[in-house]
Amino acid sequence: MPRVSEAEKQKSHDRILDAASRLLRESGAETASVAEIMEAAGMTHGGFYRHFGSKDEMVAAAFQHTVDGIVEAMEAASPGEDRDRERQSYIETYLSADHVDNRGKGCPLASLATELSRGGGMPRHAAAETVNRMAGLLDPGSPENTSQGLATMAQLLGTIVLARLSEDQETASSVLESGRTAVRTLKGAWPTSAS
Amino acid sequence: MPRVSEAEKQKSHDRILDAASRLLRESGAETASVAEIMEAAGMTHGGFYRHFGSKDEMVAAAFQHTVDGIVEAMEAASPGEDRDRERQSYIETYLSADHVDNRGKGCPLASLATELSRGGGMPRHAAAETVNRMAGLLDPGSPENTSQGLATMAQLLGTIVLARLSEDQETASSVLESGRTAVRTLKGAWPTSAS
DNA sequence: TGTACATCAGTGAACGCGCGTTCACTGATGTAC
DNA sequence: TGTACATCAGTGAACGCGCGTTCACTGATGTAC
Repeated sequence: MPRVSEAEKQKSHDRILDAASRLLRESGAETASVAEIMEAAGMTHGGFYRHFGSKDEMVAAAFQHTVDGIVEAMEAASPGEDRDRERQSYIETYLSADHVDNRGKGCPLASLATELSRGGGMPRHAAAETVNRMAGLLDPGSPENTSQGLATMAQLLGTIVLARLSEDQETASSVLESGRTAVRTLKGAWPTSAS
Repeated sequence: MPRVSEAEKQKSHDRILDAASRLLRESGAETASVAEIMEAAGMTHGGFYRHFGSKDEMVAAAFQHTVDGIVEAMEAASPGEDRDRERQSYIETYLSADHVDNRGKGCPLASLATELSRGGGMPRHAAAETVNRMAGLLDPGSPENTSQGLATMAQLLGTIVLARLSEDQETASSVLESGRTAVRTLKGAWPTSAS
């Protein structure tokens, strides 16, 4: 059957990234296998190395791909009221039962931060950069001091991680509700214009 | 050389749990291998199944062992001022650079929650129970409503996860500092005596 | 525009490796008398 | 208190398995003339 055109190769590449994006978040970077991801992308595992030099390289690329997709809307909104609205909407979606139930479509840091922080190289670096990027977007103040953004991100991530550990939906709801209260509280705790 | 006395077996058992407690937190439950843990406990891998029915069973037991050790001091303190002091001390230690650097001695939820929540069975159940237990200890109010305890735990856990992702110590310090401010803020946000 | 040929995306078998688990074996421990 | 014997904690080789990665191969694509 092969070879395939350049345009087809690009489509394959995107399908691999999309499949990886979902499966990495669902199963974790170590548990999700190259063969599993390639199958989900509609191919066999052998072709993988025409697209990536190693599994690690793909993990980093897929993580970045995921973050770019999520952050797009918020970065497109101009700072000010538009950005505030996007931020609020992001937080509401983040602290939802849907997010708890659907790891594969959710926050890549909530799924992968612990695992990636143990490793090194490209995946870890991509994750570390994402923290700074998200902190800036979540902080209403100047980009020089993102303390409130960092605190908000920690609260969001921690809340989802704990909610996903709940064994019944009622407990998960309590965890989410406590997260909502906390984020609201944090909002008022920092001065709007930093020194 | 074997067989060994009952007292020696108990010592072996404790050494396995201690080694597992550290290695699971350092490397993750999947990455830490049975052979590696047994070697750290001063034995070979073959004897493992005289102590545990499966790796999963040991993960759950080691997790519980770790939690019991951590929670001991706080549960020993009688509710009231003693408990408040213990809680404050726990939070300060939690949000320290030492905790960021030493996964092997740190919070087992910060190291393992994401991974254990993906699985099922005993390890997941042990982790889920720990959330309730810790929320009760971290909440200054009645045990019926641990909303503030849950929010505090999410803040603590999220802060450590993000700090461990930092690639330099300066960023890690900023993350920890934002976490301290956030936890202080949360403390004042809930009414002291619940309805 | 047509032809000859090099390229290379994707296939599927094969590789070495480490994993969790099993098992025959050893010999000190614990027990029955 | 001694003796004979069953038990079983720990050893180390072996198991089947899935992993990431490699490789010979195929044949449509892209290029040179």
